[in-house]
Amino acid sequence: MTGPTHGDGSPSAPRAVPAVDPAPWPRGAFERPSLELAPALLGALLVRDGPQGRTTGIIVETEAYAGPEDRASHARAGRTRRTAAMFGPAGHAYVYLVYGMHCCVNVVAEGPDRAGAVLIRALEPVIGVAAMRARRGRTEEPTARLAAGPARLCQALAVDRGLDGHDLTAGTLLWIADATGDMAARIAAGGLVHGPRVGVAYAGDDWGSRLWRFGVRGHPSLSRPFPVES
DNA sequence: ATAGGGATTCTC
DNA sequence: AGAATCCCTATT
Repeated sequence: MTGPTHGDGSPSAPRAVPAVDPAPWPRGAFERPSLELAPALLGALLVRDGPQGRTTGIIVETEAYAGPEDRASHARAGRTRRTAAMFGPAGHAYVYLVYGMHCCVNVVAEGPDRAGAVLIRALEPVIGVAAMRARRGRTEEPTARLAAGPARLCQALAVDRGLDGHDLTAGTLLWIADATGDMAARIAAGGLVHGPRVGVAYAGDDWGSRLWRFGVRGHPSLSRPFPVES
């Protein structure tokens, strides 16, 4: 919290560079089909301002979910208490509890009455690595694996259901921003891979086999490998 | 009211 | 390979 020493403001004194918050993506960036938004989120920064300070990571893996017609989506049952955020405006968070113990976070896409969403499945930790490791409670865990999974990243960034429905365009608590040049370039250089969504076999052959999972090729923070490409 | 199961992760 | 663990949804 102590900034650079700058006693008198003389030209030779270290210049205090104001820390600029990463600008949140505007509403319009989310108002498109989840199948487009999912790959577009790769390389973007997920920013979390929590009680233990700021933690951020670069998104390296996502999955697209469509509306009620998508048998793999929670929206398949229509609008319920749990899924209300998905049926709301784009650019909000949909956070849910899975297996009675883990949270996962989605970015709501499309628009009202079009319940598209993108599940954030993995991040490359950038800021607040020590806080992430402390929240994870695994001191031996490699940095690249701290947020390598949809529930792991929620734990690392302290995202829970208190953020369900949060407006990601507000630039508070939780938002999406562009990564800085070298980070974005490194992600872009990796190239993009896609494969079947994880853990949705119950949706049947049609919806369960769609290649709606996207990732940065070969990235060490992927939740798990993608099937080999033919 | 109750049963069935899950967009996961960790340990054995 | 199996447990942990609770809330959601559908059914009785």
